Amino acid sequence: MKYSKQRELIYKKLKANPIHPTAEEVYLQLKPEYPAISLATVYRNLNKLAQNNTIKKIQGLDASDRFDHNTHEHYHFICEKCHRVYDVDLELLSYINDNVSNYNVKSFDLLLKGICNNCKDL
Amino acid sequence: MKYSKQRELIYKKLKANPIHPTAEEVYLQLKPEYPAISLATVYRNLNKLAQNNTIKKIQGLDASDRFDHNTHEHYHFICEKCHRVYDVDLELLSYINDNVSNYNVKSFDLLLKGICNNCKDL
DNA sequence: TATAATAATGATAATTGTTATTAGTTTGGT
DNA sequence: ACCAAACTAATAACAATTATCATTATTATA
Repeated sequence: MKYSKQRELIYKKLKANPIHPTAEEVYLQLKPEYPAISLATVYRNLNKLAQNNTIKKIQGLDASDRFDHNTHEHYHFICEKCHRVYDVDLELLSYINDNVSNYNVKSFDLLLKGICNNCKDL
Repeated sequence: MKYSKQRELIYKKLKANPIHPTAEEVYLQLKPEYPAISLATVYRNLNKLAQNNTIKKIQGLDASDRFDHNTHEHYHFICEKCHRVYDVDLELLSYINDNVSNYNVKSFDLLLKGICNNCKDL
């Protein structure tokens, strides 16, 4: 994989970002400091980094794919009101390995939904 | 919810179908015996039945939403080659309840990916 | 250092999956 | 039978993503 300034900026932006942004959110945040950047480039590079396991792609939480620089084992909770995404620390890998034997599981994800504490009293 | 012939047919088709079809697959299977049916009607009714908990909507496995008439606890494994979807029996509910305390989890899903036995030698 | 090969880019068109709209039809309670 | 509500088919609209393409940047090699 060749170096590109754009990819470096995209990755840095993601690392600085705890909100598990969508490609478009990364794009919009990058635009002010690098106005020439293209949305397609952001999509391309986030997906490429995810293939590399440099970052993680979160699919199925809501309509858009989201990205996470944190590749350690953890899962995500999305608030159905405010759509904020939170990290959930949970050990599932061994549980899945021990209990799913009849399939050759290469990857899996756990997606949690509900109402977050910020929203519960609104 | 008022009765409609179309919804009955859609539900019957899903019940007869172990492959966790997408809305479009249900539509295509229904078309020959009910040519007037519309794709939008299939979407509408599958979503409505899922809201009722009559069926279950599986999101995040691949690009399309899939539907499952089986509402008992189980999860899904998708083959990354043939895109077939398999049932995975697993008890996770109590594990999640016991281990995720800081979020008010209303629903969750576990999505598994890999290569199925049919495809592993191809 | 010049050059060639390759992989990246920005801009935008195209595609895909899904939902909304609309005008008209079916249903069930009175 | 009448009426309002819920339904329908068809299709337009929409949002998210990917593909295309001409150009530019990066890397390897002569």
